[in-house]
Amino acid sequence: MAVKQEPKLKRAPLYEQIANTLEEFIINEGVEEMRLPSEFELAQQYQVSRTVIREALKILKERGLVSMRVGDGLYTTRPKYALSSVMNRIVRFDHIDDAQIASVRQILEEAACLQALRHADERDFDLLETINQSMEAAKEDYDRRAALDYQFHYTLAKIGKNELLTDIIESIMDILQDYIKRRLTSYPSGNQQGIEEHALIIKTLRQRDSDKAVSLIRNHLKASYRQYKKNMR
Amino acid sequence: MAVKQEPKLKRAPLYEQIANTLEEFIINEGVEEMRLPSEFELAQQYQVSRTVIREALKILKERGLVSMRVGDGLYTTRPKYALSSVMNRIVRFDHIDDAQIASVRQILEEAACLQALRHADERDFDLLETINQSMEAAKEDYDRRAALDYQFHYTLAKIGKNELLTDIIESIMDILQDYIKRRLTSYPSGNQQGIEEHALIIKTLRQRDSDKAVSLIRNHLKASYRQYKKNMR
DNA sequence: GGAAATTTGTGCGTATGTATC
DNA sequence: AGATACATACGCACAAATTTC
Repeated sequence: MAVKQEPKLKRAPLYEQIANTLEEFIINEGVEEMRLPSEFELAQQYQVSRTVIREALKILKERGLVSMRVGDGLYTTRPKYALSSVMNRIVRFDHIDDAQIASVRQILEEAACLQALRHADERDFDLLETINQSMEAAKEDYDRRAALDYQFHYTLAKIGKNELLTDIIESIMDILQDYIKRRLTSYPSGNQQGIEEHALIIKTLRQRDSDKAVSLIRNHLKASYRQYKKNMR
Repeated sequence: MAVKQEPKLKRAPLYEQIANTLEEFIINEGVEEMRLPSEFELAQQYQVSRTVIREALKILKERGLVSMRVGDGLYTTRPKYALSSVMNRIVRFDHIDDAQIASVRQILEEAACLQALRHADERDFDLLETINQSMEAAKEDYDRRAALDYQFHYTLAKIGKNELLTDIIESIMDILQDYIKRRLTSYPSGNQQGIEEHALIIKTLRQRDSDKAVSLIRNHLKASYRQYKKNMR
């Protein structure tokens, strides 16, 4: 009977097909904050119900490709920011400890330091200097100081001109910070030492002494990690 | 003029709240392939409609925490596998080229090699040897050879006992492979050289010569990357 | 500043596919 | 092997929030 014999090609659910189609479109556009058609229009366009569109959009939201605002509409976003949350989940699900995270950070930042030296000009060093001086000025404000410290390391990574490496470093800093914040019992006291280490790193970079710079980065990260470790429960 | 002044505490949509609540539950359980209550039951349990539950589940699916099978039910999964797809999206959205990916891979594998030497015993080296010999035996079968090559590098990383590092390396290998496959015009011819390089790496590891091992890894990765590069459009 | 139009959020009903007895 | 129960997939209607004129 029935030689119909469908090839048993179980097609993916509609919401997944739509999600992938929309993903292709968004990635090919490659623009963030671009307005997309409303759910209703997308439903008409792809000849499916709004429910299907909505489930597809939830997927894309989690892929870091769209965001939706009630009463406003749909906008594309850069998937870059999804990286740290994915890593965070892995760390928590598999109970990966902070020592491993710190170790990965050290590996990446040492490498970034080397690459930075291959691309840096004096203006890059000036920028690092400026950030570090702001940090000095913000000694009293813990949150601002932390943000500037983040910016220092992010900027150094960025000088290396490897965007993927920079993104990964950023996400590692994020999850390490999350990990630390979840366990911090008190804020570490004003860290003059860290600022001085930054200054020495900049000076060494200007001298183009890569071995010493890498070594300084390593020790700086180890020291600042120990500093936080002391304030954990 | 309305001193109401609501704290502007826009609560998140239900589907997001539910997604986060379920995520907490799943991560705290920390078990994969665990069966979850059906959509209907979850809807009752949290006193929301099934629509909300479904959208939350689409989010969790994309977070790599659940999978659903029609007619069967919901099961938890490990979020590990979400990493490479996120990176893939970043690479495509920001047009990050293969040279940068290969560079990150090199950084990570060199570091993993060093960490491997700190933890390895003879049985670990034997395992690498076994994999490499299988590769030798599968010279004719391109797909199998590629899979074994992947396994060689994955195993080496795993010996280092840094789970996060291993996961990142794996995801980088994945996206590099995707990138390559998308652009490969023909399969590279049987790569005897790669197998010999593996063998030499193992030998050097057994001698605990870390500097030389790292250097060999570096050259091996550079060579195999060049090999693929030749076959790209 | 307020009402209308637009957009996303939520609830419920039906269709369809899968496992199980 | 067929029937049944149960699971997810899909569609429509209404509510809530925001923008716009």
